Amino acid sequence: MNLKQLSELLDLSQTTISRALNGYPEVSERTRFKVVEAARKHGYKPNSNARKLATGRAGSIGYVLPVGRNVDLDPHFVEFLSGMGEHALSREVDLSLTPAPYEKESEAYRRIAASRSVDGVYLSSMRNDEQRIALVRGLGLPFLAHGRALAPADGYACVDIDNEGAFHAATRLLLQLGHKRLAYLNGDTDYAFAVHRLNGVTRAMSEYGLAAESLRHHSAAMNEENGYRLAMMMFRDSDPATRPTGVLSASMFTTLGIVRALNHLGLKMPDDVSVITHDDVFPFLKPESFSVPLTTTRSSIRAAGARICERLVDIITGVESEPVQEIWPVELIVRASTGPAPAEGKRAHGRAAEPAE
Amino acid sequence: MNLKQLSELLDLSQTTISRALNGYPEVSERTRFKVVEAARKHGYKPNSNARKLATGRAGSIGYVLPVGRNVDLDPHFVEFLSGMGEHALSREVDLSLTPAPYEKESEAYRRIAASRSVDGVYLSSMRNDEQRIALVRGLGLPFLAHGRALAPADGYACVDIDNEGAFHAATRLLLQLGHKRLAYLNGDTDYAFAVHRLNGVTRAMSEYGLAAESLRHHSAAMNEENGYRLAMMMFRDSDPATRPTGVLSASMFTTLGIVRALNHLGLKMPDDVSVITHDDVFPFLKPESFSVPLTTTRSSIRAAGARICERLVDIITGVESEPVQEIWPVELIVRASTGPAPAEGKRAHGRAAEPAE
DNA sequence: CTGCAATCCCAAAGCGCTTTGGCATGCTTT
DNA sequence: AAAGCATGCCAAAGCGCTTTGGGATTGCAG
Repeated sequence: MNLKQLSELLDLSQTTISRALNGYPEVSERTRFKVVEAARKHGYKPNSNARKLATGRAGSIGYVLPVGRNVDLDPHFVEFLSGMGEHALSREVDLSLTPAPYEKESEAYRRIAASRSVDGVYLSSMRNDEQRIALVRGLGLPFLAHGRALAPADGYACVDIDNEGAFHAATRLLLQLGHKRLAYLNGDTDYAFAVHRLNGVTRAMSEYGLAAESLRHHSAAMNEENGYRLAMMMFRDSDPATRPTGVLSASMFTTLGIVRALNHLGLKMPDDVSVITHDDVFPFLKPESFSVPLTTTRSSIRAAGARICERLVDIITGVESEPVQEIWPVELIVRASTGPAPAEGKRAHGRAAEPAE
Repeated sequence: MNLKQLSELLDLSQTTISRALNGYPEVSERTRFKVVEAARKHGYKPNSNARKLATGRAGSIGYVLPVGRNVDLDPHFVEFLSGMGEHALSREVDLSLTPAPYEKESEAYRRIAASRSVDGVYLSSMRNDEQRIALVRGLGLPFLAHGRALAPADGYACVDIDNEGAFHAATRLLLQLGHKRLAYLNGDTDYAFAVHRLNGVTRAMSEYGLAAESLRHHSAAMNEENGYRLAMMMFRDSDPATRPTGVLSASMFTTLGIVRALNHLGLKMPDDVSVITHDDVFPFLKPESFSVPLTTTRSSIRAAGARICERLVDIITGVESEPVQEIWPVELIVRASTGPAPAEGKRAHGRAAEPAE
């Protein structure tokens, strides 16, 4: 069933039907009712491609999906997507994913822009030397960034969490508890968020008179393996008097690995080591669900997804004209994985060194 | 830059340009070269909506994304998506996600079909009383199912793993190792995969002369919390002589919880309890990365995503005409979480009962 | 009874592409 | 030399919708 058929059926012009269905005032309520009824009854839905062509609006927002053998979409993405979806529903937009290998990313954006297949895009995983902002702006493609590039650039719209503030607060807590030797298992510092967080950590340290150099900082992909590997490296063979007593972790997956290493070495949270993790709020893995519930900095990535969808639609429709940088505060939630630093003289737990795997 | 402008620029008809760019044979190589060069130089890309309207092909495959406050997209989805994306790239199709609340799902399919916004859809999370197959078939929407409904229905195309075979093999292993008291922490048995798996378990049991009723079977969403809760329920207060010694787990997240419970109760894998888990192959959480590496049934959900994209495109383009049901075998990989059943008389580990949380 | 707004509806012109059905041109056949 | 045939290109007709710029019809004041 298409417009023409419906118009013949109702003996009305296509114009009138279109207007009736799209809520224009030029059509009487009686006619509108008839049209709406008939459309419903016959299951008429405007052909979306024809409509897109005629209006120039795509009714969908786009994302360039990085793919490739070595590219792991991170598990946060699905939660983020849930949030977007929730809001997309209420605004009646679809989400369009354009797969692209990392090295052909910019080509993908160009194609999206030239082919007008979406009304706008969101950018995520902002990198330090972020090229995409200039690119999509140059292409005239409305966009919203999830996260910020390092250099503030001239005002572009974004939603980000206060990564620096979060890790500043987390670090301060450890310092207040008397920890002096800190470690931070960070995410990949090619990404801006990881740099922001590191800044938060070092700022807090310097406020407490600790040299940034004393931080045991490791930057790596956030997964269980790296958490385990790096924690083993730090704690195996280590002198209880010099090893870190406070550990910051960039993600729950990293922490899964840290916890495994600590268990393996017989170290206890929080007696031997205090741990604070960033929690993006996954329904399938919660900080309370650790043998020792984790102290976390928390910010729902799902909520961010919803908000980003909302604002991106506003940007596309022109409701939001000035680019605003929206920074969300992050909660610090204290649970059982943090405690006072172990007294210096006290005997520490921990087994003897083991051979490497 | 649109077709008309480019045609004026080159002083060629729109027809010729369109043909040159789309690889039709009616245009000379010399002309084609000129056109391709000019298009590249001026960044001409056909407007995707116009093209879609003209060809009737959308160039994208669709998925109805379940959303809602209480709906958690499962973390498998992101891996699946990665796989799809990889293949979508090579076939130059986009992925279009249409969010819909669970109860308006069928409406979403209707809209997709009527508006012709995608060329085909894939269905996942097949339920026992699966309505969608009949629905999309009735709508004339090409589709491919990830998983099978319970009733085989008349031939529809699907890709599934041999859930029954996998859990049959896993169960058999436990039985061969002498385990007699088994438990299975299954996923939600509203879904067909969970039923298939359960069938595998009970079939193996009956082959070994064990009554299906003796299986401690629990059906629940696959996450850490449920794994912990159910494992605690089974092992706390339990008599070592009657509690299960072999546990099957439907997902790695469930197992995370089981392991926590076992640690909590001081039970050891595999001395006190053998555990076998299904592994969908997440890059961020691996069965080797458990304090006791897990024996698993393994099947990459990412590979399934790629394959589904491939076949769905084939179905859409008519390359695949007869619906085939493609069932993938599942590997059973033995690691350290399984071992012989504890001798009956032997003192078991395990602390005294603890109060509920 | 005329004139003038409203009110309600319509024909037709796009949107930017693909594709059908020819029409020249030059080259090989009888 | 006329006929036949590829070859290479084009004009124009859609695809199914939205939207512009009116055109009837009606109601009401003058």
